[in-house]
Formats: sequence, structure tokens, C-alpha cells
Amino acid sequence: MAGEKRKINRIANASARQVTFAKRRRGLFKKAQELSILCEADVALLVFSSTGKLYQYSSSSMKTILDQYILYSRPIQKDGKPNLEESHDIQRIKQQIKNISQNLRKLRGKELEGSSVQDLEELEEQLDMGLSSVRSRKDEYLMMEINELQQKGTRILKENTDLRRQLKERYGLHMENNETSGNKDPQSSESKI
Amino acid sequence: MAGEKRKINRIANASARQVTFAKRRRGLFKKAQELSILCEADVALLVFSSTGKLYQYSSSSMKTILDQYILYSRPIQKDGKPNLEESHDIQRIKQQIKNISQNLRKLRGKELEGSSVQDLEELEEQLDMGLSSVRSRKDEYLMMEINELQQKGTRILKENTDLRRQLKERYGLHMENNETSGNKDPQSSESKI
DNA sequence: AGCTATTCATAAAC
DNA sequence: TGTTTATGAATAGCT
Repeated sequence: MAGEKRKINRIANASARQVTFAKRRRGLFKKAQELSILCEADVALLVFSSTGKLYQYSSSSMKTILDQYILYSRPIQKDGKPNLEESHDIQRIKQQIKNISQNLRKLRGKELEGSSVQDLEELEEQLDMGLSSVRSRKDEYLMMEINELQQKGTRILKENTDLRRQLKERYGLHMENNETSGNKDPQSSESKI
Repeated sequence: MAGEKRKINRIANASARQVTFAKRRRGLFKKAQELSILCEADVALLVFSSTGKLYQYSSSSMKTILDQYILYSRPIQKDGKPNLEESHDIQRIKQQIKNISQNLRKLRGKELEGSSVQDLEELEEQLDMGLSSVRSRKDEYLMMEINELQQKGTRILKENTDLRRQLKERYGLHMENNETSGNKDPQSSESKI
């Protein structure tokens, strides 16, 4: 009895959602594999459950495919400064925060007795979604940005150190450094991918 | 007549393969989207055709999901650094988020008609406070981290550049660099996605 | 690119 | 969680 047309909306019941997730996930992975075999395609599939658990499939190595994607999607970037604050994702997250705040204001402004239960539930849902979104996306995103910056810093720092070492070894000179700053900083221990 | 059992093997005929690729690819993407909506999952799907063309789907931003994957698949930090995630402020903020979520659950579980206006307003207030707190503290904190890292990176990069210049000016040499030279090629950084 | 006959996927119930 | 089953969906082979 799988009858009745499927409406594609978030499944309300949590356990039903979990069951469907397991079933459809398997189906999706199977189809991904079939596509890759039948048509000689390279396929990478990442699925994060709502609880944050990762499921993945890749027809070859995940890293290889992601590298390929990076190459493909990042053709040219000439200047060294991607400008983090202006990035698309940050903009989106800011918008989300704005929306949430707006809804909060709406909620406060409204006379609660006058609101229908449905109205309240909608607002509540929006809040919840927004919060989840902020939590899962923004946190991860910002953390990732921080990691990237740390890694980048580490790389540059290492190069810097190498340059100093070369200078010293070759010419026995000690360079006057402009400010050294944080280069001994033990904290910048690399964080790998 | 779609009859006859499907043998999952590379389709020999090239044009048939192409047709099947188009059809199944659409089906796969559709199912990926359905999964993400029905089950609130985050899904990223990359498909490279045998000719190298890229097709992609992601339930949210591709970058976000790949970042999440990288974070997820990254081994646990080994170094002794306190690690941003573990810092005091972040811990506190996480606790706040937890409290907010708890209240949301409470709000949802409660029969709204049964709640007094005061109850609702209290919850609302908590949400607002919590959110403000998250926004004002966490955002600022993380942005500050990012800014610091950017400044630090810029400083080191400048120092690096100065070192190169000094080398060249004094000795007219061109250094062979042992690796990276990430500043000439911003995208060569393997860490970036 | 459309059209069916058929297999496949899967929602609900157990 | 696994199995069953009725039904809608996907799609292989044609056109």
C-alpha cells in the first residue's frame, strides 16, 4: 500500500521520516551506482541526515571527484583576496538572520490571543528552521573559513620560514625582520583536511 | 517496452548510453532533491559524464556541503591547541543554543491553546535573547577570529614578499621554492573548496 | 523528443 | 530493523 500520490514535503512524523530516509537513501545510492556503471559517469554523492550523520558514495575516489569539481568550478581566481565577508554564503546567512529577527518582532508585536494556533506554529517552525540553519550552516561555514585561513597562514608561514633558512644557510646572514609577529606561534599548527 | 531485466553493465552503444545517461541523470537528481526535502537531509550530488561535463545538485550551497564533508571527514585534531571549538565562549554559546532548542521543543509540544499568553511571551523573550546573544557574541567572536587570521595572514604574506624582494635585490637571485608558493597561485591550495 | 510496457522503488502495515 | 504487498514512478526500447 504505497499508494496515494506522494507529496514532496518534509515528513512530519519523525520516525516515519527516519524510515523513509533509510529507504530512499539506499535507493538513491543504488541509482547513483547504476548510473556510474551504465553510463561510465563519475558520481559523488554526499548525504547528511538531519542529525548530521554522513553517508557517502563515489564511483571512484571521493577526493578525486571533489578535486575535479574544484578544478571545474573554480576556473580563475586571480586576486588573492576572496573577501570573506562579501561571499555569497555569508550574505545568505545574514539574510536568514534578518528573517528570523523579523519573525521574532512579528511574534512580539502580535497580540497572542488573537493569533491562531496555526499562525503561531508557522512562526515557531520558521524560527526552528532558521535556527537550525544558522547552527548547521553558519557555524560550519565560519569554522571552515577559519580553518582555511589557518591553513593558508600556516602555508605562508612555512614558506616564510624556508626563505629565512635559505638566506641564512647560503649567506650566513641574519635578516632583519620587519616584525616577526606570530610566526613562532605554536597555535598555528596545521589543521589538515 | 522497458522490459527485460536490467543488467547493470556499461551500455555498449554510445548513443543509447547517452540517452540513458540523460534520463537516469534526471531521475537521480529528482530523487536526490526529494530525499533532501522529505527527510530534511543535506544532499550534494556531482556527476561527470564520460565526456567530462559536470552536472551538479545540492540541497543548499555546494560549498557549504563540501565544507561540511571536509570538516566531517577530517580526523580529530591531534595537536595540543585548545582549538577554537573548545574555547570557553563557544562552549557557552553552544549551551545557549541548546537551551533555545529545548524551549522550542517545549513550545511545540505544548498545546498552544492551553498556554497562557504570559508563558508564550516568556518563551518568546528567551528565544529573542538567546538569538541576540548568539548573534552578537558568536558572530562577533567568529568574525573577529576571521579578521585576526586575515590580518595575520596579510602580515606574514607581506613579510614574505619583503624577504623575496630583499633576496633578489641583494643577490640578484631567484629562489627555487621548495613547494607551494601559494601566493602566486591562490587556487593551488589543496585545502580550498 | 514523446510513448507504453514493464520493471523498480517504496509507503504503509506487519 | 526486516519482510510483504499494493501502487505510483522510472525507464528501456521504439518511434
